[in-house]
Amino acid sequence: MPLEIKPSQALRLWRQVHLDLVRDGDADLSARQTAILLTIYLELPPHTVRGLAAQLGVTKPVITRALDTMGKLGLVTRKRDDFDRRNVVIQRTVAGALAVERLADLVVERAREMGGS
Amino acid sequence: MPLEIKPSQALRLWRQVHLDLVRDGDADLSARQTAILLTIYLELPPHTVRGLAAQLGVTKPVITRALDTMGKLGLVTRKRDDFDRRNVVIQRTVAGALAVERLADLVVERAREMGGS
DNA sequence: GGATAATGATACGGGTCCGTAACGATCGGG
DNA sequence: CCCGATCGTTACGGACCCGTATCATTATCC
Repeated sequence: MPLEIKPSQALRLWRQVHLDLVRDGDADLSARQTAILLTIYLELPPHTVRGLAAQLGVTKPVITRALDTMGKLGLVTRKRDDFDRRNVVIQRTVAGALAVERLADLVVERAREMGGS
Repeated sequence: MPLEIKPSQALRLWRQVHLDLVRDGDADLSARQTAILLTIYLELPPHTVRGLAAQLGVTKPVITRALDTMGKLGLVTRKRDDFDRRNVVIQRTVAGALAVERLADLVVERAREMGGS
């Protein structure tokens, strides 16, 4: 069964969650970083710079820079692939998993508060 | 009746919509800009710099800069208040309304594609 | 082994954003 | 009328991000 949601509900949900994210202020990820982070944590490993760049439709430096930033925040880790040492495998972290889980709870909670229309 | 959504659904929806936003590439608004834009288009006017700053929990220059950027994109307009010429009233535009409407449709469409769990 | 290809990282110039602090314009009370 | 309060904007130094181009490292193929 599909998830039914009305346009006005979608907008109010989108606004409220973004308000929460801005007010909590801890992360402040860009749209690209959010897409990268969720791809890493939702899609099956392994993840590489090239693969992520292709999925997002952006250039490789974008991914490298985003991984730098998210690495500083402790949300992901990089590790060279031992089978093909040209590749870098992006790995999940406990902090990253917690952040993703918190985002999910936030969306669920705000959705629950959305009234009828 | 509340809007029921499971954590895994929320995350997949969040990821898919962000992927679409990145791939379309036209806007690429930050979380703050998104919150500002949706507040302007969902909450009752009038909107002022000070009021938006208070709602988002950020400083006034943040709002000024965001309005500069969104003004260049044609998403909002500024106009001095004739009754109190210190105030600036933020107004909606046709392009902004269209962008908001497109975002709503995107969320609705992606939600509809979200499978059971 | 040497040429070729592929991967991720880096340099660069330009743009945006941040928070703090200062500023000009405007209103309002004494 | 003038002084303080309020509004939005701008200046500043620092940080981040973008896309293009280039680089070092590693694998592959003849």
